[in-house]
Amino acid sequence: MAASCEISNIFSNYISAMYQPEEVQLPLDVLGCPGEDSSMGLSLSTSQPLAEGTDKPEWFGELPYFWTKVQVLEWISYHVEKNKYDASSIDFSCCNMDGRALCHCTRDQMRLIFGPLGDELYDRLHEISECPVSPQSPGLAAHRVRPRPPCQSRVGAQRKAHTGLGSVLHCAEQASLIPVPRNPVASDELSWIIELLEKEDADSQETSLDSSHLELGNPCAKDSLEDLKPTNPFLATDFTCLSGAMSPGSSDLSGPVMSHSPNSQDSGGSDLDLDPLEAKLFPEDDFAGSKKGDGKHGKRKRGRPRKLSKDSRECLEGRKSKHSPRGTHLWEFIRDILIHPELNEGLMKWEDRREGVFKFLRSEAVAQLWGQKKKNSSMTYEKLSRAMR
DNA sequence: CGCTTATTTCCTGATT
DNA sequence: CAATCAGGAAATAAGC
Repeated sequence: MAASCEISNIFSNYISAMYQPEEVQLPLDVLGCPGEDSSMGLSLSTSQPLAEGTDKPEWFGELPYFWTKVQVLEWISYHVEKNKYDASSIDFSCCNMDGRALCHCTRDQMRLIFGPLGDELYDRLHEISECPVSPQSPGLAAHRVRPRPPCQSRVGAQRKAHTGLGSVLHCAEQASLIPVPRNPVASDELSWIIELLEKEDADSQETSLDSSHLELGNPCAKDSLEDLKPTNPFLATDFTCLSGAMSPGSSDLSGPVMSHSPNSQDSGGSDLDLDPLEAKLFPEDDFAGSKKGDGKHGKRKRGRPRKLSKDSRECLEGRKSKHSPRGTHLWEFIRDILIHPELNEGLMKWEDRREGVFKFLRSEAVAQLWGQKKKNSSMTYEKLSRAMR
């Protein structure tokens, strides 16, 4: 459907626009690494670029020579931002190189590619090369957040209702280099998701909640997994690190990432399988809690007030205790889900990473997760999709 | 405190 | 005709 494509476009544009000022504009081709480095995609950054200071980018502890293309791009992006350099003058078509190639660049070549920033990059590169593992970041390895998501250049969504209905949300976001979420804020989403997933995982093992809802067997999920895992050397650690290092509270990612089912209707189907899932994913805490109005009395819930219904009334009672911290944006939520398919377990998957097309395998579940995250029990895919658009 | 941003919600119209 | 889908517009919390 043409319309659905719009969603993606809007979504992508929105994202790119958001980071336009400081982000580097990369051609899709550069960003979307063909097959191999699935990690290629740059993740959408959250609020702050690289936190200047404490948080070190993931490439930090790695020898430049071994950087992947993604890491190279991140590194470039990092310096672009750090130097407030106008990335528009960089010839990114020449940046599609891995660390090895980068290390072979001469100062002149760097200048050619990066302009005035070339010298800086050249110097930094060689500094790092000489002192591979930064002394200041002993724990870096553990910290690397390795989301090399695909989503960086375009985000698209393809939804397929359980009903078999399918539409594609295609995002034609102009490629824009988006800093990787190595900062705490971004990580929040992940940690949140990870937490939920872990919970779910644990539960499912106990309850033997048939992983059906997780759809691990789902080819799609598999795809994503294979897509990222293998190529991403950090993944294993990353997750651990993420869940450990990231601010826990900030993001509670619930398990299944997104599934796409447009409306609640479509959710009808998902709901069914969702409930149990949710229950597992968001056991006692969030889900249940959010269900009946979380926190925040006094303050109104975000958005246009809903027509009151018995349910809503109940729900509204104790809703929303805290406002969602900055960084918990919808696009980040989606990004994180896509970035870590192995965690979303069948909620969403990339259809065509390069094109920025992704599919909601279980839209309603995703919406529920989003709602949980935002402490809005009434979230539906319909609303989620609207927000995306 | 006003403005902006990012949703959230409702509603309508088009398409399937 | 019903279901699905997309977009407009209003409303609001949160951030600046």
